[in-house]
Amino acid sequence: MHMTQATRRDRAATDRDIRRQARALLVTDGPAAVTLRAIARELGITAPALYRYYSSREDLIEHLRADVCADLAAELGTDLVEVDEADHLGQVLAICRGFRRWALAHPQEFGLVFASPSSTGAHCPVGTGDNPQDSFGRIFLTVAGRVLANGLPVTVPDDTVPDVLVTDLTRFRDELLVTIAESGTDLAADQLGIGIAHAMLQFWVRLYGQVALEVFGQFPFPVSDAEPLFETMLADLVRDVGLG
Amino acid sequence: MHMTQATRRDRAATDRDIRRQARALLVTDGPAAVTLRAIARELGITAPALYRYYSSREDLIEHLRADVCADLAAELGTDLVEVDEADHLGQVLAICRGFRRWALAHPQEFGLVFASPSSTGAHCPVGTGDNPQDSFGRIFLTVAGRVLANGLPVTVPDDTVPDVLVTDLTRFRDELLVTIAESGTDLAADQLGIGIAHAMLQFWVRLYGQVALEVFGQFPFPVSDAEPLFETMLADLVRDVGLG
DNA sequence: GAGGTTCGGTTAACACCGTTCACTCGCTCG
DNA sequence: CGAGCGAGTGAACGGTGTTAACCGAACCTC
Repeated sequence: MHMTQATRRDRAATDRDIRRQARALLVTDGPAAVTLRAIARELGITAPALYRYYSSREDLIEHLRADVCADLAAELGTDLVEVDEADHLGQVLAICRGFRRWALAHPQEFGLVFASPSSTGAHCPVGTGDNPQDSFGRIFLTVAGRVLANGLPVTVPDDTVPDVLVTDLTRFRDELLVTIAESGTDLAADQLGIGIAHAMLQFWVRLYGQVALEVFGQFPFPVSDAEPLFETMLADLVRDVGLG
Repeated sequence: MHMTQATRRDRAATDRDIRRQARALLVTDGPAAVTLRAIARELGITAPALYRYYSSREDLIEHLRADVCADLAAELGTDLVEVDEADHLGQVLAICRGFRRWALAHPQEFGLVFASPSSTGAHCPVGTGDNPQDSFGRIFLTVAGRVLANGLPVTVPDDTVPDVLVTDLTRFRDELLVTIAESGTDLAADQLGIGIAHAMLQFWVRLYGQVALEVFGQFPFPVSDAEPLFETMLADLVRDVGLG
């Protein structure tokens, strides 16, 4: 019985080793280098043994994506605790800057998770727990929930969003409420209007665009130092969304 | 002599065939399927023969990127001629919608050109002609030049952009002027201020972010119809930049 | 304790990949 | 005509994902 637990623990340990090695190969040599044989070689076993843990290379990559998301969420979480609980604007800025810093420090992982056409993020529902990037989305939305909960100075009239978006944005709002409730923060439903959901969407679009452009080097001109560019964008964004 | 021309023409023809087949494999089965052996197989030759045309697979992919950019530029160009010459706002909207339409219709190519960490877009100077994505950037900036040239209603005070950005933005402005001049449009240098360059940058960030998020399915909630989402973003963008 | 089962691991093999090398063979040119 | 050139070939090397058969030790049951 306890021997069974020991072997089970062993299995989980080698599983962790597999993913750790895969991760190391990803960060050092890019996604193309994360190969089953290389992982096995580094672990002192043979490639087919990995099929006892993952049904295919793509399956392993999928789990790797989830690991990457979890790490990003953890890093953002540590960034967050260093900010004063009441400083909502500071929390938002910490998340945005942390996201950029992480993306620049881990461009391969960023490309894998946030710029992969094969990602299933669009199709499967958020919040059910089986979404690879859910752990990231949760912390992102949780912070938003905290900011929203404490009577923030964000005032967005709901009637400025077009009618065609209300159904989707309402669903988004509902998911937000669930996520925020799960994170422990209490938030009255009427404090999170459709307009705020719309603003959060715009926030994500501009943050993602700026970070992805910087990571992929797709700015339309050579940038000597991208950090001021990001900071001014962030300042504009915070102002435009009404967090000034 | 004329026989030499004939063989030269032959070589160019098979070169086109190679890239056409590579392109076909890319659009149907993704970037991983564009393999030298598959291309050769489809062309009825053997893989090593391709080395008479490209020094490596990566070299071929690079040229493929350029082809994709040229195609995108051509498609945007045809979109553009259908818009009234004097309708500057309509031209801008046509480019943005055309970019989105192309990205959604060619997600693999989009990922290859605009979301590849190995892209050299950041390091090599724009406008020298050897940049793979220059053909796209040129048409994008040319349209901007046309809009700017005809005394557009865009009014952005230059003193709103932070000091840390002026050197980079000035270089961007100068490149813009060169590109616009090359495209035939005449534009007084003082009509293109730093503030407008900054606005164009923000334009690109938000357009790219929206399109990339849609292509990669990375919106934070399931979207039933992304087109209204894009259109409202575009409307906001045009308004924020002062083109309303 | 003996026997069957489970399961992590191995070896061998298949099909495919990029790439190199030596080699044809037809065309061009002097 | 002969030399040269250059596109294309075939074989080969090392690498890949994946499958199949097998092995051996740990486990459960009797």
